[in-house]
This record gives sequence, structure tokens and C-alpha cells, in this order.
Amino acid sequence: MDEFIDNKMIFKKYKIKNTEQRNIVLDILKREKKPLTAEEIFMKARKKDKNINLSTIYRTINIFVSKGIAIKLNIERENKSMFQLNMIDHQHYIRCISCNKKISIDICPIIGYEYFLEENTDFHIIGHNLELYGYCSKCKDKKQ
Amino acid sequence: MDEFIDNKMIFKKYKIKNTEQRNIVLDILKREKKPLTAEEIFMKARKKDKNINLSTIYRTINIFVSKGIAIKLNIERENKSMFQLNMIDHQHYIRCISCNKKISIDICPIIGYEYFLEENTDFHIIGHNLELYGYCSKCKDKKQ
DNA sequence: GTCCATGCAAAGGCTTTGCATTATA
DNA sequence: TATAATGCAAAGCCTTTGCATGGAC
Repeated sequence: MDEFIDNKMIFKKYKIKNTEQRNIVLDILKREKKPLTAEEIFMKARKKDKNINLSTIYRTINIFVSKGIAIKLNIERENKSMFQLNMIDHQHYIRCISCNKKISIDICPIIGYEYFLEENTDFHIIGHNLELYGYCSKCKDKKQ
Repeated sequence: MDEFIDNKMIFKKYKIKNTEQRNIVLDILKREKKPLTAEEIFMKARKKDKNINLSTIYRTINIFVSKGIAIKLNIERENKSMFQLNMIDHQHYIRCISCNKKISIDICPIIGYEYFLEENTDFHIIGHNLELYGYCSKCKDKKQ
């Protein structure tokens, strides 16, 4: 399991046990660029470990979020959460609230603001959620 | 029901029927500055109309969100949504992911960015969700 | 060996939906 | 009067939890 080598350091850093299931979830989050639902992570994890359980996925991502390894995004129209690694080079989206189409935007207007807040509040900020939404060109026209 | 006068115009504008229940929900959203859960809206609505049903609250806020009258905020740690009017002078928060304490921040770093995106994409943007999170001073110290 | 993580099954909690009734335009 | 909204009850779905077992340190 050579691919797990630097995972080991992450688990050490955050003082959580290095288990096979956590390695699998972390690898999935590393590999994917887009946010994933717990169910999607579960499906991908099943390919590596046929016995892995959905509750383990939830427990794992909850731990990752509490440590700041991952972030929880509740940005979907559906009532479920999405998760992705808490990286510097994350992405934001504009979502059409009519057809659900999403386009990604290249600039994060928050990153700089986080540094400002870090200096001007006593919070240690580890991440943010941002979603912009509206109507895409097609649905905008359809409304007339 | 004089207080419903300008609600009437809103319902007309968005082409939805002017019902007593929708007036009650809209008034609650107008009165409150902070985001509310469906349950909280329901509790407040019950004081005006003892028979109003939770499913009506959900249907009402879902319509409001689809029209851009209100926005849906999935910013809570709990897995439930919050709702507030889609106003210009909204507020954002930094939330402590350990104790859930929130402090409000005065500047919205997104508003200006929305205008930029409105001009540089073909989306008509009607709102955004932003939450910043981290650890407050107390929980930051506790971690060591 | 101790303590934590996992699998399984069940429960919990938020939200949506079908249908008969009621209210709006 | 035709159409849409509501109340009620039930279902749906995402997520968490209790407990016995298994695995990491």
C-alpha cells in the first residue's frame, strides 16, 4: 500500500488512527477534484473494499471535517452534504436554481478575506463554503 | 390585514397566489434579521394561525427560494437548512466548528463579485451562500 | 492488552409527497 | 368555476447511533 505513505503523516499530524478505511476515503478525496456526497464516496470506496460500510464513510468524513482535513459543503439543492479536501486551490460554482446546471468560477474571492479575518478576529479560520446561484441563460429566457 | 399590503405586490410580481399562510411566512422572514429553520418559522407562524402545517411552511419557503424571494442557507452544522429573505443587507458569520459559537462579520466580500460575474457570465445571479468556519479562541486553546 | 474504529442494523430527524378539502383569482 | 394551495398523514431519504466484533498502537 505504497499510496498510503503520506496519508500516514496526515493521520499522525491530526492524531487519529491509521486505518485502511480512512486511507481509502482520503485517497478518494485526493483523487477527485469536485465535491462528493457520502454516497458517492461510499460507491468508490466499495471498489477497494467490498465490506466497507456507509456508516464508516460518515464517521470518517466527520472526523476529517472536524480536523480540517476536509470541508463539508451544503451547497446542493438536494438536502445532502458534499465533501472535499480542504485545499488551497479549491473551486466555487454558480448554480442554476432552475435546471441545476453548474459552471465553475476561477477566482475565489474569499481566500484573501480569510487572512484579513484571521488577523482581525480571534478565530482560527480553517475554511469556508461559498455558493453563488441564479438562473443560467436558458432558464433566464424561459422565464419570460 | 394592513401589514400584508406590500406582500401583495411581491406575490403579484412573482405570479404566485396571495394566501394567508404565505403572508404569515413572508412577514416572519421580513421581521427577523437572522436565518431561521423551517421549524422556527413554523413555531412563529403557529402564533398567527393555529392550524398552519409544517408542510405548508416547507412548500412556501421552497417557492420563495425558487423565485429568489428568500435564500436557502445550508450553513449549519446540523443537517437542516435555514432560510432568510434575499436582501441586499444580509450578514455572514464565522462559526466555531467545535462549540458552534458564531460571530457576525460586517463586510460581505461577495456582493461586488456578483456584479463582476453578472457581466462576465451569462448567469443572472440572485444570491449567494457564504459561511466561514474555524475554531474560536476558547476552542483553539483547548486543542493544545 | 487497551482503546479506538468498524460493520451491521435500527433509529432519528429533516423534508417531501399523495390525496381529499379548501381557498384564490 | 377552474385551478392552485393547504392540512393531514405517511413515506422518503440522509445521517447518526448502540452494540458486538475486530484492528491499531
